[in-house]
This record gives sequence, C-alpha cells and structure tokens, in this order.
Amino acid sequence: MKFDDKIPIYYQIKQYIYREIIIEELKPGQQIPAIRQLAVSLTVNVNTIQRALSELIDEGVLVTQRGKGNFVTTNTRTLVKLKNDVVEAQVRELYDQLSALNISPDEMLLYLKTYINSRKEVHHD
Amino acid sequence: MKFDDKIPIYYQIKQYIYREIIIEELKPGQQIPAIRQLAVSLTVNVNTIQRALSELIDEGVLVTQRGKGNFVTTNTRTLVKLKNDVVEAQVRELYDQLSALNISPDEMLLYLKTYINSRKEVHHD
DNA sequence: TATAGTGTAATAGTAATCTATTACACTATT
DNA sequence: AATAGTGTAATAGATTACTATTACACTATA
Repeated sequence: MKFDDKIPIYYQIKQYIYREIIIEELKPGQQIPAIRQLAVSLTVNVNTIQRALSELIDEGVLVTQRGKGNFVTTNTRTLVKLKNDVVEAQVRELYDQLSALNISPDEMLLYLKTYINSRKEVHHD
Repeated sequence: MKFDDKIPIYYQIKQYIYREIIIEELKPGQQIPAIRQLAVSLTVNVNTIQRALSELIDEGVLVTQRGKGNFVTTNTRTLVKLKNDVVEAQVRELYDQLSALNISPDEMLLYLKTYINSRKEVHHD
C-alpha cells in the first residue's frame, strides 16, 4: 500500500479499514486479518497496526476478543453512522477548501461535473 | 490560525499562501509580509515559515530579493497553473475517496448538492 | 557610516511517529 | 500438557517536524 508521507501511517490505516468496512469488503461480525498478517500485507510494523486498531476499538467500530482476534462490530447504528461521517467529512472538505478560494457552490458542482467527464473520456490509470 | 495536527504546519502554510494568492489577497508582484511578521501572525517559528517559503520560491510562486523581501511572481502562466492545480487536486481528492467507497459519479454530485443545500438552510458558523 | 528592516543559516533540544525486538497473556487444538 | 495462533505491552533507536536562539548578509535610509 502507498501512503501519503504527510499524514501518519496509523491514521491512513484507520481510514483504509473504515473503507473496507463501508464497502463490506469486511462485513459486520466478520473477523479481520490478524495483526501480524496486516503488518505484513501493509508492510508496516505491528505496533503501527496496533495503534490504528486500538483507536478503532475505542470508537466501537471493531470489537476485540483476546486470544481470538478482532471483529467488525455488528452494531448497525455504528456502521450507518460510520458511512455517513466518512462521506460527509470528504464532501465538507471539498466545500471548505473551494469556499476558501471564493468558488461558489454552483461553480463547485461544475468543477466536479467537468472532472467526472474528463475521467469518462480518457482513462489514464 | 488553527492547524490540523495530522499535517505538517509548514505544508499547511504553503497551502494558505497558495489560497491568498489565488484569491488575490496577495496580488501578482506584491510584497508579502516579512518572515518575522508572518511568524508572529501565524504564531509559529521563523524557521517553519522559512521552510514553507523556500518551497514556494523553488516552485516559482514567490520570488525573493535578499534584503528586500519576498514577492508574488508576476508570471501569469505560473499563477494560472497554480489555481488550476490547486482546484483540481481538491476535486480529484473527493473523487478518489468516494470512488474507494464504491460511490458512483452521479451519487457524488448528489452528495455535494445535498451538502450545499444543508448549508443554505441553516448556517452554523 | 550607522541603523533598521529584510532574508539566510546553523545549532540544540523536544515531541511525535515509526521501526525492531522481546516478552507476555489468552484461546483453541493436538 | 504442549503448541500454534491470537492480542497486548514495553523498550530502544531513527527520523522528521517544530521551537528557540544566535549569528550573519544584503538593502535602504537617516
């Protein structure tokens, strides 16, 4: 996985797990990969994984069972809130940043539409 | 100024100056505040300001004149590119993040519209 | 020429993040 | 009982960012 070197890795791992849960790549109640396994597949230290997970556990997104493993919460309310919060944070970020550039809401929509269209025509992946 | 403690301060200061230039709060050719003045008004160390400015100088956004001060470039091409780059980076960020949540372009537009409307109705500033 | 206002550079100390490593605790299975 | 697979905890070292501080270089002006 490629990390942004301007943002703490443990924090980016939190966001990554949020996403995996939201798209149900990790389903409610499902056991997530073992800490040492995650450390290998993300090529970071176990402690860094542990820091991310312990925050997710504090937030109630994951539930830990000592000796067994870590599991996605089955609490629907928490999971719905998670998706809403993550999406809204992203949208608000764009809104705030473009507002700071004196760009109007209508222009924001136009910029987004234009960007989407530019992705449709040419695919530079 | 309030900084995000997940992102280096010098980097946030760069973004701040980008914005001031884009909205022409700092105009082409204009002298920007002295380094020690910026350090006071942003309540950070002179070295931190210096790090941000030296990168802006390397990028050609600012021009320095030893003993005189720092000035916004008068190069129109650089300034136009700056605005385009900053705006597109923001839009791409939203697009990529929401794509990772399996959200379609149409849904992205809807989310943005909804957020904009929610800002119109109630103003919690 | 002295002084005030600029930018520039270097050093030292602190804090946060990440890595590497070791050790321990709990669970399930052989 | 032993073992393998989990999570948990603690220490030490490297790196980066930030601060504080001091000093120096250039420009303009009194």
